[in-house]
Amino acid sequence: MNPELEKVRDSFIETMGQLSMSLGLSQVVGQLYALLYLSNKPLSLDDMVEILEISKGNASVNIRELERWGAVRRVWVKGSRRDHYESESDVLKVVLNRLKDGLQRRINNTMDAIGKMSELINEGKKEFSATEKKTAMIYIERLNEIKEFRSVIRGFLRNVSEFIPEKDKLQRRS
Amino acid sequence: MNPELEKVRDSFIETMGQLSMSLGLSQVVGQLYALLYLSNKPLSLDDMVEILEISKGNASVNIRELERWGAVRRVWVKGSRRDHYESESDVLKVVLNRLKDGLQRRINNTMDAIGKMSELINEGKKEFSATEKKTAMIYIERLNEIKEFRSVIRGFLRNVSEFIPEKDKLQRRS
DNA sequence: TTAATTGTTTAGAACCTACTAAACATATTA
DNA sequence: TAATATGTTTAGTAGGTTCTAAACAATTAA
Repeated sequence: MNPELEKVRDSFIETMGQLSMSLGLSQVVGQLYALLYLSNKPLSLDDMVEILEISKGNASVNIRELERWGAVRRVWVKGSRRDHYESESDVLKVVLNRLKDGLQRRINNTMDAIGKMSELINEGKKEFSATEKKTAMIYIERLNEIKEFRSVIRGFLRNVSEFIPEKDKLQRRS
Repeated sequence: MNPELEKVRDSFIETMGQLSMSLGLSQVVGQLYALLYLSNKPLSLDDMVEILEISKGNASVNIRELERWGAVRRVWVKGSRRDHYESESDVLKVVLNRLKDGLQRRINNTMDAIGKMSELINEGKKEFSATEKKTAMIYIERLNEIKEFRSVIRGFLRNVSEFIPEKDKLQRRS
């Protein structure tokens, strides 16, 4: 392969690896995707292992991760016994959905915990001394403030949903 | 302190620490903020060190982090030589701005890299063989697809900006 | 000026994550 | 059936991050 083109390809792989990392995913996930994204034909695990110079196990685990959330598709290649993969075209959608779901889950966890704490305070209330009651009041106030965020966040998530582009607006692949 | 209330406080601190971590920040950052958020008076470093049972160095570094991005404010407490801190009320705004800026920076980095790659291909073009030209074509096509995302992302970020609530809509502190 | 108080920096320890190499499981061919 | 090809799982390791303890710096008090 032409060394100039190889340099470009490797830069792209590097850039996408970094982007992946900065989004809280592993570097290799981004690199694998980048590789498939640039390729005009499906690649096997061994192809990827060779180009990225990583272990087979590493590639295996990370390609399954990509597959699991629909960024990559396993395809059959005539005459080969190996699994081959190609990139899915609407990654943006997939990525945003992932971010959204993640945020949603985190918020839900947080809100559940907050709810439990409110209950706990209300249960203990009766036996509180005057000072303790004052503290409890403040806690309840703060917890309620957080609860109010829930609707705000909900609005935000709706916003994100609306933003996620339709598949057919981003056509790909010759 | 009442053990029930202490339990609630510690749950809150734990929850916020986890939320912080899941947003890519350090656990202690979230815990420190949570502590100040619940407190009805400013706290000193040593107060926080004692409650969270962490080292002074750790607290120092992380409280400065919080201060640096405006989630926490250093306040003067009469008769004490120590620095005291209290939580800023519009954290949601601060957090969303941070997320936005972070995304923006990442996208810019990515786009810069993509631009450089396009140039590199165009420079080398002349001496490419037929096969290499075909590969180069594909690369250029893919890079352009990515470039198109820029405007989409820009739209999204505008969306986020609009979403960020005004300070006075979320009043706090008695 | 010395001693005490307080916040910051740093060297090393503890911890966690992601990787490799090798063993393993499964399917295919001979 | 044995031999080969392929993907997955796992034990151990390497590298990076974050923490602590202690040294340090700077300020205040005696």
